[in-house]
Amino acid sequence: MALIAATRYNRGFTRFLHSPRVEQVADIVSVAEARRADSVGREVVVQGWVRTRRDSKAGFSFIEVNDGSCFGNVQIIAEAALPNYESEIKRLSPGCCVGVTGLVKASPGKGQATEIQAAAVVVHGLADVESYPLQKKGHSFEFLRTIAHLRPRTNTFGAVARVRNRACNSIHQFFQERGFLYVHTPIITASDCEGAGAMFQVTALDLAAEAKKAVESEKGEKSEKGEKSEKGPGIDFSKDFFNRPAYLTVSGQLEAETFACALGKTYTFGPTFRAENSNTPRHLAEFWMVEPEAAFFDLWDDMELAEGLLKRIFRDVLQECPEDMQFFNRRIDKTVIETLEHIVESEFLRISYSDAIDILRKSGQRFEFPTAWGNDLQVEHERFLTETHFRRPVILYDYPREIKPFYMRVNDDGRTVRAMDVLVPKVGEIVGGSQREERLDLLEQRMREQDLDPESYWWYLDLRRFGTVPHSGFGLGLERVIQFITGMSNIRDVIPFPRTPGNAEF
RNA sequence: UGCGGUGUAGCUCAGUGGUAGAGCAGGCGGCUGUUAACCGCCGUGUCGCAAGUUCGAAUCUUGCCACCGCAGCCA
Repeated sequence: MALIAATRYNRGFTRFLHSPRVEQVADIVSVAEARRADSVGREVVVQGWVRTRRDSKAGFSFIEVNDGSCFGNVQIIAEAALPNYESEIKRLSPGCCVGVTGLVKASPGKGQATEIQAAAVVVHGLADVESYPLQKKGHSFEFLRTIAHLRPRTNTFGAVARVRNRACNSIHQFFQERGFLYVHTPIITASDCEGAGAMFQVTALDLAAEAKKAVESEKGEKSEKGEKSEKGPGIDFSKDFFNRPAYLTVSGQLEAETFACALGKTYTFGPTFRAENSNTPRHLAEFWMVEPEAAFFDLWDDMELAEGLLKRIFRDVLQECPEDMQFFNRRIDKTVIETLEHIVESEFLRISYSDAIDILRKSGQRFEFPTAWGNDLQVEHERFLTETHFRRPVILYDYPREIKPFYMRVNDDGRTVRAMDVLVPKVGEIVGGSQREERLDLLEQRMREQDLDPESYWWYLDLRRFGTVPHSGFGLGLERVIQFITGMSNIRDVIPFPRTPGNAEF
């Protein structure tokens, strides 16, 4: 293995072959591996990007290299005797890319277990120190958003990326271990009425040409009638790619239900799009959502599933990303580790919407919005419950039917539906779910209540028409989970390339 | 989208009617098994854009743009 690795490396970078000092076989290892004390004595190659360089006039330089494999850097000792010391090594600055061959030694300095005594340093790419935007100092997140292509090279964004990766891994493991089937629901949907907010329209039509046509025909009408026509000619979407208007999905739920009503336990995990003009630290136009949907699950099973999933993610991240979490706890939010540890060990509180209203009314707290039964809870109410009153995640359930979508199951009281929201401190709603209405007549009635045409949901209603089944599901916003874990206050900083109104540069 | 705030050097910010400032980054020198190294010296500008008030505007007024925060929509 070692031999293969070194050979491959040499073939890739011919300059190495000409270096007489690099004849010994070296393993290509990650910075994470090179930093481990048990690597002392190994001849290795590490490859990554320079974070900082410090020179000692005693005749050598310290170079800190990071490759994203872990939070920490590996310290390279580069002696002045290296052939490219003056020409290249002394020009290394943050952002430069290097490959280093050398011996891992125990570090005499504080702050790291090991360091690499360089036998050769190959410079793959310099980064001009005058024009490279990242400096050896803290940058504001606002500034880093303007250089989203470079921000993965910072401590914070590297840590976010690793935590996000770990969380996604946990999500799949959690469901797979419980026998849930991973279903890919469509990104493009032709149903013009999913009902979860404004949608992005998808078209293969040449809109510029359509607009021109529209203007011309309007002119024609004008000259004929001598006045502007009230109604433009519009666009004929029956001539569009799908022979009808199409959109980017706002939820995979309805499609996931079709698989749950055949295969039992399912989940989807993919991007979701909302064209809402939302400008907040917890909204994105493109975000990732996990949506389990399970047959024979009632609302209580659904809550248990959501709680179990969240706890599993938190536990795994604490265990598998300790360096990253310590960083977040030190520099971003001094309570994140304690909060997550506490949550993993405690039960999520479950209270009904009606009881929550009672608590809010009796709290003596002044709210901007009234807390009357039937009103939706405002952010200030949710924050009071999770941050002030209970100080932990709360699952609210049985909401008034008027404020929830048609597909939620109506309770026997007739005035509430089997909805549940998981609320967490700071981030707010992190999960929204429900037991679905499995009774055909009631579902149709609910559609009409909300001015939806049952005809256009014919395939969804077929699930109730043929072998209907009690079932439940929820949606979990991945970015909000990452926000909660890391303490990052803006959702734009927990997704690699945030899409928000007016922002899609990268 | 509504309300509020901010916009000054590469970055972070001070400057509230009278010639544009600091720290960091950068350059030069010194020191050092260093670790956001340290010490000394040096340079840095359409003061977001446009109009207006004024003898004079970074500073006051109006409009626009961008960003941030709060709220709504939600995950």
